[in-house]
Amino acid sequence: MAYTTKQSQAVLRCFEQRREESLTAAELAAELRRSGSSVGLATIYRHLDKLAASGQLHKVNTAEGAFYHLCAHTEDNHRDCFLLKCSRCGRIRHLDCTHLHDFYQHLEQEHHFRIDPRQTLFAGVCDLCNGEEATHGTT
Amino acid sequence: MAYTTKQSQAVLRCFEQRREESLTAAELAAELRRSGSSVGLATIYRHLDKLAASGQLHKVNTAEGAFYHLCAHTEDNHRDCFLLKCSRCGRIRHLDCTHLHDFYQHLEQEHHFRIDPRQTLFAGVCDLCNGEEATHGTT
DNA sequence: CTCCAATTTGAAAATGATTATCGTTCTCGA
DNA sequence: TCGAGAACGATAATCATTTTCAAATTGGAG
Repeated sequence: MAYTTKQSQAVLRCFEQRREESLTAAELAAELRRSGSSVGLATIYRHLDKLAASGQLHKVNTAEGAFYHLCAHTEDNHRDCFLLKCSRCGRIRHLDCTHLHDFYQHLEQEHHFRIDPRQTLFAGVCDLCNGEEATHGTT
Repeated sequence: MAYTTKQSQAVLRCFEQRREESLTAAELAAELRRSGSSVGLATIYRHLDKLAASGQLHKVNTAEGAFYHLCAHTEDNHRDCFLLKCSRCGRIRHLDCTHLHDFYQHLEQEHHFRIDPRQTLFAGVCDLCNGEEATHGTT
């Protein structure tokens, strides 16, 4: 029913090579082109959605477009995994810690809001970009 | 230098009437049309950006477009204000509490990531949509 | 191995939010 | 009242994503 094609293999291979690193559809297209196995954008989007639907990839929607990445965490234990998005360089970083368990529980019990940690993005400025800012500030 | 026009007044008035409620540009356009003071979309975007730049409005970028709202919190004390976004109904809700101070401090000191609470959206399902879901699940 | 129906592909058009363009209109101080 | 600067709004442009549809590919049956 679901055919295996060289395009579908190329897409998945690309993610397996980079583990948790997040990619946009355009970046993936560029990467595939670079590696000689060019795939049309429409096809890329189709595979990304299929992989996300099957749970093999995580899709995170942002104002700058969607990011896709492999993630070992399942829906259940994903409360230990946070996504940090740098508004300066645009990159998404993964962070593991249990710091927010209490807060999420508080939100759910007191405010009846059930968090989806996989769609929650902490926005801010990452260490690298923070350092650059300091440099710029000097006369 | 900055002229006062009936359009700029209408836009700001719309937000003042709804306090912290978030609006998209399209919703604002519809609201203004309804109230008889129709304003072109281009002009609406111009005023929204101007108001956001001057700090009178907060602009939150999401995958579904930008939301704008009045918010009493300044950049400094905004760590006490959270934005919850329901992935079901799309609405953004404000929540005041100091629960995350520690986490933000941890992120900054241990992981050198400086959070911007005004751009951070906690995604999930709000109480109302949660209730509806329960109804749907029944045979 | 060949055939063929079902599936996949990709170029191009459609979509939706936002921004840029550019004459026209408005505002307000001289 | 005048006029320069500012604001307006219809329209075109942009950008990520989705849809369309004819052509190419896949894999099971014969």
